[in-house]
Parts: sequence; structure tokens; C-alpha cells
Amino acid sequence: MVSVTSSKPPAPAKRSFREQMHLAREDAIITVVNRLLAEKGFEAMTLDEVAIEVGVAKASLYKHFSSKEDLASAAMVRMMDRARAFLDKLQSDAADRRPVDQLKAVARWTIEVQLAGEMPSLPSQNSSLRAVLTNNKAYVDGLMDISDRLGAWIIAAQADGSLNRALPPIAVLYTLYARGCDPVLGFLKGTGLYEDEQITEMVLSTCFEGLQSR
Amino acid sequence: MVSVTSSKPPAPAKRSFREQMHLAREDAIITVVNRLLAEKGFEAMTLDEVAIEVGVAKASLYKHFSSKEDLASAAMVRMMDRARAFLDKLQSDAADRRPVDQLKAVARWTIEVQLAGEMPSLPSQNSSLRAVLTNNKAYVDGLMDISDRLGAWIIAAQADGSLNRALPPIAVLYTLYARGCDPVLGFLKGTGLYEDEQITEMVLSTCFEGLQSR
DNA sequence: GTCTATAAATGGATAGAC
DNA sequence: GTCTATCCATTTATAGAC
Repeated sequence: MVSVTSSKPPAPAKRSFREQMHLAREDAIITVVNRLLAEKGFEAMTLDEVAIEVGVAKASLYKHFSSKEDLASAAMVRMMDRARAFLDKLQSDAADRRPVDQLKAVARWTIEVQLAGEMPSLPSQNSSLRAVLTNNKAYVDGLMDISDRLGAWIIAAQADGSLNRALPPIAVLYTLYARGCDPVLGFLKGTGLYEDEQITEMVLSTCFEGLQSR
Repeated sequence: MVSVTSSKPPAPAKRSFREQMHLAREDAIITVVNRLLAEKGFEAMTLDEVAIEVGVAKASLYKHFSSKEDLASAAMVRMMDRARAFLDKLQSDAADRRPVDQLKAVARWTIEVQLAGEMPSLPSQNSSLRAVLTNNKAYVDGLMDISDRLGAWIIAAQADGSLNRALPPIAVLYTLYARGCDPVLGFLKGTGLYEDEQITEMVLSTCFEGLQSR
């Protein structure tokens, strides 16, 4: 409370509060959707599940999102925003690092997010979600922004000789993206033999150093 | 026709013919299922689609397979058998090659099958298919056989110094398995910039040599 | 905006004639 | 063993009261 003398808060503040509640609810929904997408993928996720886990009626979901695809898109966009925020942090905190180390940091972040069960799996091939996503400006713009920033590091790393110059930058970019849905993480986790940190190091090693000895 | 004097073929031959027809029909079904599994995954594949593409009534599918999971399992087992046949061929045709080159040949085969749109995507995380597969003896036995044979090569390749000794063999094995569902193939194919052969070489390079220069 | 109730559509599986 | 027709459960989406 800012003022105790006023029995009625000013209108703008009140609307802002309601809006905050609205956004908080939406955020809770997206968090649940995000986890379910990571766990079982778009097709296997049902809105009944979402509604139950969030603790609202299924019909209420439609007051926030117009369809299942729209719901999933919101989760994908939020993850993209998280990634962009991480890139911001990388660029401001460690701007002096070698480009190849920046790329490694990105791969590490991606792997850690996936190990935490928070990486929504991208829609397989010809999903209905895919069509919606490619028409979602926030998603497409975010993806392009990330690609541009990673692309600059890739070019720089190839120029300074730390990254294999024989690979087209786009191949490097996609290889890094693929770390976000690498089934090896789940396989290794399933053995119960390794800690998350060990798994991260192994996958990072195979990604940047390859399987052959050096 | 073997004989024109007999108006009625011998019973065993007739039954064998029917059996062949039966197997041929089943094979056609499995081929369609295999492609659909590769295209859209288990959840998104519907039995209506399968029936239409095969050209039979949906109910007829149940004369051959008792459930959707059973149907998909048959496709997975057949792919496993194809893989084992390839391993047989590798071991007899090129038994003198270095273990690491045998592993590369396996990875190349896996990539080529996937590029041909014939690699059924493994069930994501907690699918109903996964439970059925882990109880399918043919599948589990086949997977163990493949793992054993690849495992021997991995150990040998680490012993002769061609494969990174710091990686647990199981991590190498899973990394090779993951080439069978590598989204990088689809990404690169989607650009339209590269032939399948080029994509194969790039992915093989990143897998065995890594992203960093050598 | 949240709820209960229900519509509308889909998809896995079965019945029964041939 | 194949077909048509149907059942039944699930799931996306909406109507309408509060």
C-alpha cells in the first residue's frame, strides 16, 4: 500500500494490479505447459493435464490462449526469450572471451536447461504446432536474433582458427541447436551412473572435440 | 504353376502360398507404418492413415496386429533386424578394417537410412510405446545384440588409440545411436543448400572430429 | 474470468456379415 | 481375413450461468 488515507487506490494502480494477476496466472500456465512439453511433447500433452496441474478449469485456459498450438507457442517464445537473456548476459559479462568459448557456454546452458527438464521439445517434422510457430512473429524474430548472434561467434571462431573452417556456419549453428533436444542426455541419465555435471561434460566433449582422440 | 495335370495343388504348397500372401500383406503394412513413424512419430500417426495408405480397412489391421503399439513395435523390430543384417555384412565384408572405421560405417548407414525417411523415431520419453517395447523380447534382444557388437568395436578403438579414451564406452554408444534421430539432418535438408551426400559428410565430421579444428 | 456442462470431432478398437 | 458400421473413450473447444 502506498497510501492509507485513500480508501480507493487510483485507477491506474488498480488496473495494473489486475493486469499483474492476469500475467502471473498466464505465467503459471506457461510454466506448466513448458514442463509438459519437455516431458512428453506437443501431441501427447493434453489440456486436461494442463488445467489440472495449473489448478484451473480447462475452459479458463481459453480465456488466455485461443488454442493448444497458441498455448505451446507461448511456451516456446518464453524459452526463446530466456535464451536471448542468457546471450545478453554472456555478451556483457564475458565479452572478452574467445568466440569458441562463448559458443561452448551457450551449448552448456542449453544442455543444463534440458537436464533440468525445462526444454520444450521442438515439434517433430510436420506437426500442427510447426505451422503455427512459423507464423508467430515473436518466435521467428527471436530465432533469427539468436541465429544472428551465434552466427557472428561462429564466423569469428572460424576466423581465429578455433573452429573447423571446413564446416558451413549453418551446420555448426544447427549442431548447437540440436544440443537442446539431444536424446543422449536422457539415455545417460537413465543409466543412473552419472551426475548431471558429468553428463554435461561428456556431451560437450563429444560436441566440440568429437569421438576420435586428439 | 508346377503341374497342369493336377486340378488341385498339394495342401502344403497352398498353405505356404497363403502364408506368403499373409506375410506380404503384413510387410506392406509395416513398411507404411515405418515411414509414418519416421515422418510424424508414434503419437501423431493414426491408424486411419495407415489403413488408407496400405489400402485396407482399419479393422483389417487388427487381424495382423493387436494394437497400435504392437504395430509400431513390429516396425521397430524390423528396423533393428535391418541394422543387424548390416552389421553382419560389415563383419564379413570388411573384417580387416580398423574398429573406428567400422563405427563410422555404422554411423553413415544410420544417417543414410534417416535421410531416406525410413528411420522410425524412437518414442519420446514416456510414451505408451516405450513400455510395450521394453517388454518385447525381439526388440530388447536385438538392441542388446547391436550394443554388444558396437561395444566391442568401441573398446577396441579406444585400445588402439583412435577413439577418445576419456569417454565411457556407453557414452560413445549412445552418441552413435543418437545419429539415428539427429534433427540436424532435417534442418540441413530444409535449407535446400546441400545434397544428401554432403549432409552425411558434415554430420559424420561433427560426430567423429567435433566442431573445433584439429 | 472462472466455473460446470456439453458440444463436436477424432481416434483406437470391436461386432458381425460375407 | 476383409469389409462396413459402430462403439466408446479421449480430447479440443465452446456455451452459458455466476
